[in-house]
Amino acid sequence: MSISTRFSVGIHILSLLEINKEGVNTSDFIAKSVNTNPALIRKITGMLKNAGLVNVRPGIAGATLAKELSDITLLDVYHAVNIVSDKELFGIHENPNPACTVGRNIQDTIEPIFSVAELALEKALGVVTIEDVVKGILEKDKTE
Amino acid sequence: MSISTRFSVGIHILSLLEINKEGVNTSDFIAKSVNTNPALIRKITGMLKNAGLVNVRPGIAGATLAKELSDITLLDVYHAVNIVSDKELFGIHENPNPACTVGRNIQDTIEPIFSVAELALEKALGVVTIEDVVKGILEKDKTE
DNA sequence: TTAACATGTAATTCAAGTGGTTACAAGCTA
DNA sequence: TAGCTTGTAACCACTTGAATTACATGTTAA
Repeated sequence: MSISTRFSVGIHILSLLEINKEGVNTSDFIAKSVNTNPALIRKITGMLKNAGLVNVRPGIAGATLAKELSDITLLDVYHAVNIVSDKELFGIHENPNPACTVGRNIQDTIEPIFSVAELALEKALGVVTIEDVVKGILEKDKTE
Repeated sequence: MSISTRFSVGIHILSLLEINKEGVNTSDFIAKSVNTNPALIRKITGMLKNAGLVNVRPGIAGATLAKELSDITLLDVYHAVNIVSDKELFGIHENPNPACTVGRNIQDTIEPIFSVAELALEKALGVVTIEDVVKGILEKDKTE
């Protein structure tokens, strides 16, 4: 299966907070832009808050960015909204047969390989910031 | 969620075919090493067959490698057992609001970014072969 | 020509994750 | 206090994964 759309929605939210920073970004307003419902937005916004990426408080309308645009990488967002912890991108079959040479050593052999691949993915996400995304959005909007 | 364990099981199967190449690798035998059931092994073996990685025929006991060990990369296995096609590692939220600057451009903006990340992952898998894995398994087995 | 065994595959079950939705408690402000 | 907000919990429908069962099909050897 794919990586949850929470990731792309999280990026959407952060970009919107910047582009609409003059306005009040309630969960209802954000939900209309994303085209989903406010409860889901509040859930994801809560995750972004836990990661220190946004400011949002009960009763007070609107979320705001908690860090500089250029200080938020997609990797930050990825970690913020991904419930699964690190080193779990690849599912490894459990309990192979220890009586078999392959079964006995397969896990220890492929885990570091999977780690390298996962780190390559994360590195690629780590070099892109929300600022880059916002620039991309504004750039595309101009040329259309 | 994670990438299916079919991937690690596929690697397991191919490694076993090499290490036990003197024996007859029936789905039942392989299932015992992986610690699952023969039907699942046959399903995955079928995928590996469709990708041209193994030889296996109805009625004839045992699967064999269809290519040189060093000619099979983990990326080949990844593609063989992954039902989802390329460019689908990251789920992108559908139908954002076209009346919003962000909604109108977010998809086109992040898709190429996701592609770069996905390609980084695939590149990391592409440089490791089953031969490397087999060597790793035998190496680890020696030192324990 | 069967009997025994292998693969191929469909169908079923169970569990887990995802996203959508409703509902409501708790907090804030005019 | 009224009316808004956020924070959550509780469902639901849907999809996928993996395990399992069952059986049709193919092969081989007695």
